[in-house]
Amino acid sequence: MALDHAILVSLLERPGSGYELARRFERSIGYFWTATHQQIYRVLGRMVADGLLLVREVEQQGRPDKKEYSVTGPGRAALAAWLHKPIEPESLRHDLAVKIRGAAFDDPAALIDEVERHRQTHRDRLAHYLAGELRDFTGPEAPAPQDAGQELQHVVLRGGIAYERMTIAWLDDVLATLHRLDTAGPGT
Amino acid sequence: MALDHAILVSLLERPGSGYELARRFERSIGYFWTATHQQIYRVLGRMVADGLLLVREVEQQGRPDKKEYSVTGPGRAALAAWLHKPIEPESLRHDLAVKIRGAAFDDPAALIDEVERHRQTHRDRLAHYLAGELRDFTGPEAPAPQDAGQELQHVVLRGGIAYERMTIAWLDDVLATLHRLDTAGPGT
DNA sequence: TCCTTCTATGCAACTCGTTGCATAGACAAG
DNA sequence: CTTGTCTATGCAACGAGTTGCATAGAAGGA
Repeated sequence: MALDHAILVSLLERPGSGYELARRFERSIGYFWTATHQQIYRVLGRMVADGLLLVREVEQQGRPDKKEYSVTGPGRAALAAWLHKPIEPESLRHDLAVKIRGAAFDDPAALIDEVERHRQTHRDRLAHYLAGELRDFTGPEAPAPQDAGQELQHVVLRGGIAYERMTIAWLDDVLATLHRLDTAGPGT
Repeated sequence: MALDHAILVSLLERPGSGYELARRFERSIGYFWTATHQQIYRVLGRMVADGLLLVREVEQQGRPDKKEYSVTGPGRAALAAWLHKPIEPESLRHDLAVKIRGAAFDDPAALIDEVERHRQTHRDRLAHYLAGELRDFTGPEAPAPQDAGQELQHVVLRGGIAYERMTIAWLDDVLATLHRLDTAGPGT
């Protein structure tokens, strides 16, 4: 049900269409939650049926019409209820860690390229986050009088930055370990 | 399909029953992959049907009989094939981050207890990982001549430790932000 | 004119994962 | 001898999420 709440938060921050939501889930919200457009459209339909959202047809020039969604009173109440209900701390799901342990039963050196590719992806994400932070929060162009919403968006972004930095450092550790095992000889 | 591979790795490290696997998924493997026993039993059944695993009935004293699973040649080959195929870097799924952004539309101070509870969970996990590291890798009782499998298990554990440390530091940041918003006044 | 790209929405089928329930052997405590 | 706990396995139903496919308006380029 967490996608519902992510959609409520995103639409409270700014109403928008399913397509726009899907793009936000590739950007800011996507730092900590992902969803495909199919998933989003289906959930939007259900939430409208449940009275949590309102739809409005919007005609556009130069592009197809869209449906703009916004949060209703009951939608806001549903979000508030969820906010006050404790949730379980997350558990990790990390494919790459499974691969690393699995490498013991194959050639560890064969994983080096894969790990380097992942590290590059995380470097790219970090650069993207840092650019966003400069643009929206810490740069000279950033809006000065930060309200609560901005402060909270910023602290979540700092979490994303910390996560990417930690991951890059760990992947460096992994690479060093794989190189060490490689030069030490596969027969060890 | 990643649960399949996590099971293959775990069974290569040591054959065992569905019940034992379920407990490993609460411990070492569970650092980076979770699964319920129902999920595990279902996948085990499918993997046996596909010829990736072998079952063996084992009689036990003092407890019910069990089925011990081990990896076949095709199972090992399936794991090797997966290891050589690139995978997409993970995307985060973090409920708590959604809550933090959502707090802008509710009372941010009401989240403080929840965040502190999460921080405590992560502190506990960190302590658990550190104890495991001391026991299995860095302590005086740890086996000295580390083979590749041990090195790889250790680097994955170091990843878990780094993740928990990063998360605790971030939650401290979140708490400081929530306190700041609280004393600055909710009307800002 | 056709092809591609971007915006925009959606169905159908499938797999993955969770929740609730059920069974059963062995042992220990009351 | 009943109750509770731990070991051990499993079904049924549901919800969450992915993949593939399909449609369509608008713009720009070959």
